Amino acid sequence: MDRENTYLEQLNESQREAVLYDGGPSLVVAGAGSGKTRVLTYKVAHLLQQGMPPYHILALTFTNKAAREMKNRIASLTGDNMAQHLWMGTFHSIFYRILRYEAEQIGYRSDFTIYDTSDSKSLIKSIIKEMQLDDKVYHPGMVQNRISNAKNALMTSRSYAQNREMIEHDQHVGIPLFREIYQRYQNRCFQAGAMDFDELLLQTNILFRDHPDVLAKYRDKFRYVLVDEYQDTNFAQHLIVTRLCELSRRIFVVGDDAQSIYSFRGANLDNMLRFKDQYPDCRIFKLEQNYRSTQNIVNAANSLIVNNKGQIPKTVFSENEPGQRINIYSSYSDYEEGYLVASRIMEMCMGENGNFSDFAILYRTNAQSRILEDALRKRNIAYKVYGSQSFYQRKEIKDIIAYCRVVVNPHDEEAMKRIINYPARGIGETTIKKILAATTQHQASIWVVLCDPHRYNVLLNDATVKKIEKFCNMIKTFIENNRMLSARDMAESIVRDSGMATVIVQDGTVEGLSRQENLQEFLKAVAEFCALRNEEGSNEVKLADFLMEVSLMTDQDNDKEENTDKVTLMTVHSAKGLEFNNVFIVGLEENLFPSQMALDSPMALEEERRLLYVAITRAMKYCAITYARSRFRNGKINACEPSRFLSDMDDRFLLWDEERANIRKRPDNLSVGWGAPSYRGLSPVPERKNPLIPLSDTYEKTEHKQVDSLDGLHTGDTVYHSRFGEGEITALEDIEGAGWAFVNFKHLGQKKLLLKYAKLTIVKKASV
DNA sequence: GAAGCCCACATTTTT
DNA sequence: TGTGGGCTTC
Repeated sequence: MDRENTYLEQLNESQREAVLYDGGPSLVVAGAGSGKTRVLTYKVAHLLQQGMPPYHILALTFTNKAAREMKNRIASLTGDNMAQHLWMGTFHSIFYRILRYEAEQIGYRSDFTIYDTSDSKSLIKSIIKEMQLDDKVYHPGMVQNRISNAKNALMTSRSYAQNREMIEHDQHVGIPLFREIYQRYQNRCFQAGAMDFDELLLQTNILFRDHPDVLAKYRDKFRYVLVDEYQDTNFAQHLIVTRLCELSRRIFVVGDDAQSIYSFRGANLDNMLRFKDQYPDCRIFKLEQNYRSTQNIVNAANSLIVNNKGQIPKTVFSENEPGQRINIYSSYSDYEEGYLVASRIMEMCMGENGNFSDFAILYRTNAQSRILEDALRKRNIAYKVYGSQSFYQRKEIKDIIAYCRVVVNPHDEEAMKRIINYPARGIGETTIKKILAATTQHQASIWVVLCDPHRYNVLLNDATVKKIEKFCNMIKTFIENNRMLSARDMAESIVRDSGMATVIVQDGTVEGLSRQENLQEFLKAVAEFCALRNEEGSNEVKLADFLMEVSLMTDQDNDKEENTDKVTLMTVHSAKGLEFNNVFIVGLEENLFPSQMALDSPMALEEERRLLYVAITRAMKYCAITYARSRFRNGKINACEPSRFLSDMDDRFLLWDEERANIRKRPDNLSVGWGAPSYRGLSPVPERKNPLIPLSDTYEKTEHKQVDSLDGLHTGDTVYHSRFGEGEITALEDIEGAGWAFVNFKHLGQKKLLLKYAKLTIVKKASV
């Protein structure tokens, strides 16, 4: 009891109300930084404290990481090991677990494996090819999206084919055969004993729809259902939750409509907006006090988001210190933007603000990271980029996982294709093609055909048949051994006996070495997984168990170097749910943020706006927003206009200029342009009111003349180029009457420039 | 069957 | 710019 009182004291009034309320469906509308996770955590802890057994509680999150963290927090609140037995995890991992158990009911085998996005894509590509369709018309990415949307809307390939509206639509937009592709895709997945991510949810719905007894069982099992990030659930997820709670009506969902940023993946904000129509007797709790950010940051974010329509009315406020206004910085190019951000971070770190790890740079697209990385590196600022290439996306990791998948489920076509000739064993493309053709023709899985090619009339020469036989025997041995061995031993055996180890060790290149390390890392992860499970009481941890875990993992889930002092670089999407003392949001330009793709749709535009809202509200103490006037994109320089979102925000919370003095004093910041825009959304291009040190101007005013020929230039002179910055001339040359300069740029190294176009200015003459 | 070359291409991505 | 896919070549 004491313990309970202590933790209830840690909540504010509305938080506590939400935690204590037990009268039916609850919706917690939680503004950014208002303690959403806290409420969820305490709610679960409270339920446990009230005597509800943990295995009756289902808590659904959006990431494995969120689930893990919440579990840990609950464990430390309740102080016992009850948290371990909670059903807490992502929709996908929870229902994967349930579907494996109930596989028979829906006609699958319990060893079915998961196709990740690239597996699906690759399958779709091969289907399009098989059907001899034009992949310009049937663009694989588009097809994949469309299948995903259909599944999210619970439309199976069969119901799709029977849906007149869909058929007519497809005919109208010139993809009449889409339904055939979907059908084949579905068959092939089924034959392979594989489900893609969306299929997991679809099949769960089918399971609950067609098997009332099973549904009843899980309704009884899950007496309390909690959902985090409800604004980002799709229809399939929504329906699963609805079904489970229909009788108990003990549903507790938490979300923030202003932070819905995944509609492009089928998330449907309506699930949340219509909660009160769905449950007329529900209670709605609003968490409006933001504990994370300064007043200025909260106010600025609010002034942005009011421009959106269709929200749940709420007033997010902060009682923290007022804080600084949001700095808006403009720069002349993306390059300078990076320089500016790096300089600011350096400057702030030199001051009292301390650690690099207190800083995050957020951008709209991953492609923006490179230039920022360069700038940070030049300043010797340690950084970490999230979300670029995840551990599990690396080739060698995908290879070893593919082996694991084949051992658990040899029918898994995509995994099989991946490894059948890796390491090379002379089973080439032609052979695989023939096998696959037989596969489709006889409606048999790839493994069935491989084991007996002759029976399926695959025409192969004797040598190939031998090779396939040998391969199959290897896999059969693995499968046999897998019955006895633990996941750990099995994984090691696969690496060793498949020949992967040999191939990778032989490769003496740098990449080879890193591959070796990654494989080691993987084996270590398997070992750790086994050890952990053993500690939790499982005596024999099998490969399938590990695979189940790993198939639904992303790189977000394994932060390693957590406590190192590094600046965080990530997309705004992946920053959701995180917080940093100091946040830089870069690239606030039309066509970038908001994205070009969003411009013709008001809905999409609102989502972009929410995205910026998310970005701003990550900041606790300090926030800066930058935009560039020109940006290098798709191989050329584009002129940019500042984002409309800048003019959405109330100027009272922004600081459009100033604070430049300290940076501008630095001698080496010549490549940084400090525009002081008078922009307030009216004029499309901000004018510089006070050109403090705009580059070109500086040089003109300080009597540095532009040079466009060899006259007056000497080796050793220091010159300035508007995009490349400062550099020293290493050589001059006259080629067929045109003057060329070889310049060693400070940041970019050697470049060869045609003087006529390069518009160099002399910064300093060589002192001879 | 692997390496090399050229061309087209280019959001966001908790699962 | 940089990457990935498809094609050609050895």
